[in-house]
Amino acid sequence: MSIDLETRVVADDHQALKLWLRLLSCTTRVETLVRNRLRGEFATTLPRFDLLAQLERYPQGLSMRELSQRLMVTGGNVTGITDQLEGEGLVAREPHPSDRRSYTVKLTAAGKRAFRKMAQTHEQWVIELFEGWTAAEKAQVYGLLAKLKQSLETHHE
Amino acid sequence: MSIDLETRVVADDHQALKLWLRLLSCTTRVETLVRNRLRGEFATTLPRFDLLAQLERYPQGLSMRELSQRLMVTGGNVTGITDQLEGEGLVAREPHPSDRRSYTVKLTAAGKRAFRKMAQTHEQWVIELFEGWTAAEKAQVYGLLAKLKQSLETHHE
DNA sequence: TATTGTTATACTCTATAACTATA
DNA sequence: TATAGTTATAGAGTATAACAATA
Repeated sequence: MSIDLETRVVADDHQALKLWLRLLSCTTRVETLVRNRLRGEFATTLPRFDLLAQLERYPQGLSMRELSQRLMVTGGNVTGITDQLEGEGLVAREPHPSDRRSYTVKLTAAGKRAFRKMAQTHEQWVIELFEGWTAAEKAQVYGLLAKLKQSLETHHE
Repeated sequence: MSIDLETRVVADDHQALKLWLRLLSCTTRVETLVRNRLRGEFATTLPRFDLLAQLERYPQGLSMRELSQRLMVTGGNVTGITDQLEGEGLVAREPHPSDRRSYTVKLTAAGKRAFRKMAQTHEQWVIELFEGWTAAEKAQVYGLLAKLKQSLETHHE
């Protein structure tokens, strides 16, 4: 009896590790695929795509600091990516009305066009990868990952 | 009618994208946590941990080429990691009996001890992160990810 | 000629820290 | 003194390509 119980616990524990390893390997491989396709089809990178995505979500624009927080990278990196995108005419730094230290970064018209094209293609890639999943399955995993997210907030360090 | 259908399809499509974004963000955050803890508690890195893990799975040892394939990185990287681990006495290159171009890399006794300690702690981290999940939930997501893995093989490029 | 492993090099992504200009 | 942003630099982590030794 106690042996069965113990065996089950050990099996469950390994189940968590196995799940994590598969999660990591699948996610990494999708990410690599997306990075390669972004480079091959749009001559861009994931951090650049992510920055544009944030700006599309916030049409009123974001400060460098807000971008840094939302992208979860430090300020120096945001400066570099923004410099590139501005050089290509996809985003623009506008002076902040009241705080002369700060900028408001916005998508330009060209940036909106370019991003929408990339975003549609990107979404299509993702849709195809999850083709074999039902809506219920997607919704369920989405929900379960919320629990993992919660764990991450408490186990932070 | 046709509008409802269309609406549902669009909603499902966005569902795939939302799922992927959450998958990516959760996985990245767990990975960062693991990397930081490996560095803080064991003064090591994920690629080094992964190489040791492969060697523990194959006690008879692996060639540099096999390590490269299993870790899915190119040969030069394996040379570098192996050099470090050999310098610390955790792995050893043994001459291949018949092919003098090749080595067999094995864990040393110290390497086995060090890895087992790290692996136990690592597994505990993962178990805690998935604490809120039932065995059935873990098993189900593990299974669903197999489908994603399958998609990745066919959509390779 | 092909393969194993090494070396050299470069690129992406990220962090830290010193700096400037405002607040 | 604190904050917004920039610059400079460093360090993972990875890839490519030229190379030596051996098959």
